[in-house]
Amino acid sequence: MGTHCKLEVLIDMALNQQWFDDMEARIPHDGVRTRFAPSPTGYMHVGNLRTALYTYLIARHAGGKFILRIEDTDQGRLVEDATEIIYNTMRSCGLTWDEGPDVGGPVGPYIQTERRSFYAEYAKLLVERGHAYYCFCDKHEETEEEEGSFQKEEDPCRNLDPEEVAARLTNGDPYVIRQRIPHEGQTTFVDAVYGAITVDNDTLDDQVLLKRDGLPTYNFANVVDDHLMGITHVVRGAEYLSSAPKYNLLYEAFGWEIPTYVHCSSVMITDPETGAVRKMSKRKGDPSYEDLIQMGYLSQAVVNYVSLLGWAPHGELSEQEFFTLDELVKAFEISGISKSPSAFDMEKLNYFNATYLRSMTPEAFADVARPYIRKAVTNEAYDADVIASLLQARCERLTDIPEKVDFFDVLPEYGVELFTNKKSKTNSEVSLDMLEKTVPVLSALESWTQESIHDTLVNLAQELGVKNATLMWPLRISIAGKTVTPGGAVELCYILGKDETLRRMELGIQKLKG
RNA sequence: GGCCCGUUGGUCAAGCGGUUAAGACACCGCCCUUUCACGGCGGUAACACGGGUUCGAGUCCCGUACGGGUCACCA
Repeated sequence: MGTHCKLEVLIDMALNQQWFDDMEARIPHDGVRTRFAPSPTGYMHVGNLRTALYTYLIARHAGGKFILRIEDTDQGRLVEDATEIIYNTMRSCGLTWDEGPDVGGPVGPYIQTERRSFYAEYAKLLVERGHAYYCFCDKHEETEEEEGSFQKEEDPCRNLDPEEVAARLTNGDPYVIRQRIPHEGQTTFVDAVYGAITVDNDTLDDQVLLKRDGLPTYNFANVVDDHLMGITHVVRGAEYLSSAPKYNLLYEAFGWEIPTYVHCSSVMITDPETGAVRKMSKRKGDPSYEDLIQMGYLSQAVVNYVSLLGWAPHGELSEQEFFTLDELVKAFEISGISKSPSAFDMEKLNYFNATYLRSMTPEAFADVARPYIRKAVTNEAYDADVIASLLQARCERLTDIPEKVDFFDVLPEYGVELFTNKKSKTNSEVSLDMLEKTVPVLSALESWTQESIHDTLVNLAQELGVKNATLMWPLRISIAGKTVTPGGAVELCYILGKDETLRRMELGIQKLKG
């Protein structure tokens, strides 16, 4: 033993110090840097999306950098293509990142498994300084959950003899590295949303920093990476609030500057079955971002709506609800983030979506609506663009479309009772009369435009001395076979064309006679 | 169970010691109208409870209740 070994240790330490210095030297100190750090588990929760959005907005509002980091340290939960889903979701929402696995950057790699060697170095550094220790205990067996059985137990390895540690290490015994949390005193951390929170250190457990597989835990990887990547604002869900003091202890142990914490409350949902309010969860069947898009919601509408779940602008802007991404960037303030959880309300999302749909140009709307129209209206003779113009003010989601226009292709079976409508002052008798009087007039009509059809019908109603509705109602029922249609009789006649209109009217007449 | 956090109408929320307590969704009514929508106008509806502090409290403090989070070699 003796000198030789000692020398190697010295050389080793010297090298390490250089390495640590190099890592420090890479860290940018040029303003706000935030990061979104999802773990690739397969889909984007609404809560995740909101966290990503806020993180992005904080960076952009300050003219800073937004970084994407993939936290894949849980090898058991990896889902294939999950990273792609994250990329796609972020892109379709307009959340562009400046640094990340695909675009690189000054403090890469941006995937945690590719940084695995870093964590071990930093964990050992902490051991050296006495803020962490090796633990050789067996993995804790999964114990039966007992009510009130939560008890803090001290890890026996916490005070292991250094010689024994060295021996077991050389022996190749498997180990984890745990954070040594002081038993005494208190730790205070400050959150930009929740304010100062103080806890007694003896309520904190010695966290595992480095797992048996050599990969770091979330707690540790986060602290190391956030520091090494120069993150100034740590934005994350409020479920991490209670572990935040441990992070502070870690930062202090390293002697690193503590970033600004921004914890965001959970996104809740009212369970459709039990009526209970709970955290939104894909596993309980609540929609993820992808699901919402599938359901016919526009990405901008989702982003806009989600931005307001737990955040509101100050002052004059507090009455504004519709924001483009750029407007959000301008308006977003951390001080506007709410502490209390908010409930995701599908009704209000519907309203946002409907408003976005209506605000599109007719052409743009026709483009997105066309595929949905063609799902129900396969007859190319019926102009999808004209149908779209009827739909724009009448749907909340694109998926609402097919059932609204199915009657164009095939006239539904319907009963004569549909001809009776109090407000329009119609019944079977009146309807038959109206239809019989309308057929010859429309037959005689040469130019088949909305205007000509409209004028003809209005004139006829006037001649007959009846309300427009009295004439229009039976006509519309006969050609659509349902009481509620997008657009009125005039529009529907126009789209169906003269022949089909007259054919359907005759059918209606037969039905009323029969 | 311990620790931490939260609580303004059914929902999202403004408010930051003095307001007739905004606004939006949903709901209801009226108008517009060839059905339904859209649009316009109006309406119902809230500071969880109890103590303080203060001339004055939704706003500050302390309890209670109720919700939520956390207590993994998961994030």
